[in-house]
Amino acid sequence: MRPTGKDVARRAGVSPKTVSNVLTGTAGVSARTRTKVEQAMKELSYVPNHSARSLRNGRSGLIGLALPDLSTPYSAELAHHIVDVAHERGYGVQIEETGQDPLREFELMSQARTNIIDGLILNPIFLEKSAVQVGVALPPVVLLGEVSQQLADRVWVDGVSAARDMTLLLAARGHRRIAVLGAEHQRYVATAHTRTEGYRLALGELNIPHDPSLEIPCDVWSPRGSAEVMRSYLETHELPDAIFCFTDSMAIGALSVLSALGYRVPDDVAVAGFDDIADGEFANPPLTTVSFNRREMAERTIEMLIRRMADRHREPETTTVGYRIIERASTLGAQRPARPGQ
Amino acid sequence: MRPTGKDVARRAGVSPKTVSNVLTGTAGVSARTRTKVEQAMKELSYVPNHSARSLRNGRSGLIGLALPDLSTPYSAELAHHIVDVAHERGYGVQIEETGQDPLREFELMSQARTNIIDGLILNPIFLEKSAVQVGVALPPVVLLGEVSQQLADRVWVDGVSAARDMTLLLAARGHRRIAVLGAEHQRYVATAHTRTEGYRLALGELNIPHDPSLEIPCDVWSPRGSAEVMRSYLETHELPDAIFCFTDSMAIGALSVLSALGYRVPDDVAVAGFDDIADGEFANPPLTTVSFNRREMAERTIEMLIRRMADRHREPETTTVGYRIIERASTLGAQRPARPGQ
DNA sequence: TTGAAAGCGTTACCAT
DNA sequence: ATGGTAACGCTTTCAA
Repeated sequence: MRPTGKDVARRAGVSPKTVSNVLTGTAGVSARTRTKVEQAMKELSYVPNHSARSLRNGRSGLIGLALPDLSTPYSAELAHHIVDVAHERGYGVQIEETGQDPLREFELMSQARTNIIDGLILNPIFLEKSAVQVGVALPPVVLLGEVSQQLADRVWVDGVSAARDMTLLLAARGHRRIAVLGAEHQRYVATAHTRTEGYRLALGELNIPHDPSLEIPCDVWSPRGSAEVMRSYLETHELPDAIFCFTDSMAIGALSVLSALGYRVPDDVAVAGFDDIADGEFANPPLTTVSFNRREMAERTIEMLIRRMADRHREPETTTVGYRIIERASTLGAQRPARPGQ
Repeated sequence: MRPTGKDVARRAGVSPKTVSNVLTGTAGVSARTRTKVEQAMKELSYVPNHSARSLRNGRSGLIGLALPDLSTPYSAELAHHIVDVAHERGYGVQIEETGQDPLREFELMSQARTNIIDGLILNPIFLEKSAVQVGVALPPVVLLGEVSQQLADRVWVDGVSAARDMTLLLAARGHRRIAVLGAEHQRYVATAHTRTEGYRLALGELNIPHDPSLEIPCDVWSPRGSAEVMRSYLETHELPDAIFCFTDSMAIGALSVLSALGYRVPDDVAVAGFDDIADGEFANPPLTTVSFNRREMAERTIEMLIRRMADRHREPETTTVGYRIIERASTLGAQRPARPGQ
């Protein structure tokens, strides 16, 4: 049987309350008593019972992290930093996956998990159906990503602005027929929406006529999903000058197909991504992308959640994490002049 | 204030015990009572208090998953499946990261986390210093990966055999000067040890003389770490016929450097990996690798852990997950004849 | 089938 | 500075 605080108290010749005081540091404890108690703890290799503690003070010390799919590099890198920062702040992290399931997002937002986790970090995919829209009482939650709502705290990268910048960059490299992969389509996906908006904004500024056939939708934002879409797209469409993929994962899939079909990047077509996942730098060719500091994002998120847990009635806030474009070989090196007459 | 079981009982006109019975299904409850109670629960949107439950029955319903680095594709994919299978079995997953830190591995193995988690899945990197070696009382734990010990349950892929097979395959493609990247070196790293062993085994069978300069150590098993090592290696060594990287991540780094230096894969040099991470298929060229079923690994692991949690005194077991080699373009296509005279 | 009471291990309140 | 007592919300005896 594992020793309890009572056992420690008995051995140290004090009351259970004193043991608790030593542990929590709430009330003052004399140096002698403290030493005695700590000695006893060590001898019994005492570990406080987490459940009892949680029950008593109403906090579990755990936060939930809900991501669409942990196995994607972007989510994995984010989770890595969230876990790290949370630990620094004394919190454990319980992982949840929402898949592509709006219902699951909703469940998590409902109070159901209360008392397992003290707060939730949620990276939703769908907006309309998402629980964020519903006027239910929220648990302490911070939303991650391009969700446009004002009901909950949020940390995001300005996808409109970043997509606009990337499009302008590709244009500056001489490209006119700039395609986007992952474009807005039927189902409302926040990330697709904002980035498509930024893309269109840039085209407008550049006076490049809008060509719907260059907005390529992609249901599954993975290398495989992207590869399938690109392969069939290229069977029926002319090769664009540049392909701006809304995630690096999609860009990697696109690079794979382009290479398999014998196209050279960036000579025949430029490719850019978004997210700056670790593998992008080691793609072949290395990938131009929108980069932002994942660690900073994690820190801001955890800090915001801790503030929210402390006061559930604060006004919702939005934190914007900065970005910068990193240009690598996938758009560089074969700078073609702007085609005359277009 | 959140409603308790007592509140539900009052509203339904029954005792708290009956509410508990409805919830757990331990004792029989008449259909009418059950309906009444469930109605009351719904009206109050009652959610059982997890801490109280854990305190009472001594189980938290959480298992810990400790990985070296969640942001690597291999770990991320594994975590994805573990989380998924654990949920199916009714468990939540708390993530821990051990970094490259043997001490952290030890801490986790100590009883410290008891009562937060019911059991632990640990993917250790170091063997000698790892807590597994110490004769301390273990929490319910399943070790993941190529750790050679008999003190705890374990799920692994036979790295010796797989590395041997891959080496034989490369030889069958006509390669003689087969290098390995990630070779055993100074610090004892279990995965490096077993795979190097399999490699040497194959060379022995093939009567290929052992050339230490073809065993390339690599401290950081990431694309970046591998790229750095390969770059400096190639400055002072002749290009091998084939490079067998002990992980796909390292292979991706190697491909990147080889391509940057103007070498063609597989024409100038064949490259193979290990793990079959998702991006390997979309690498340029697609990567030959050792594949194994991650989902199956997760299932075996969770099942083993559940058994261990049920009976802490069972004899430790080892489960071996099968593998198969998937040959893709990085070793295929430019099949050179065995060089005469070697 | 249901109810009453006890107790899981901890901490808060109130004394001393 | 320290100790006693009660309470957190649940489940498990034991009785009815």
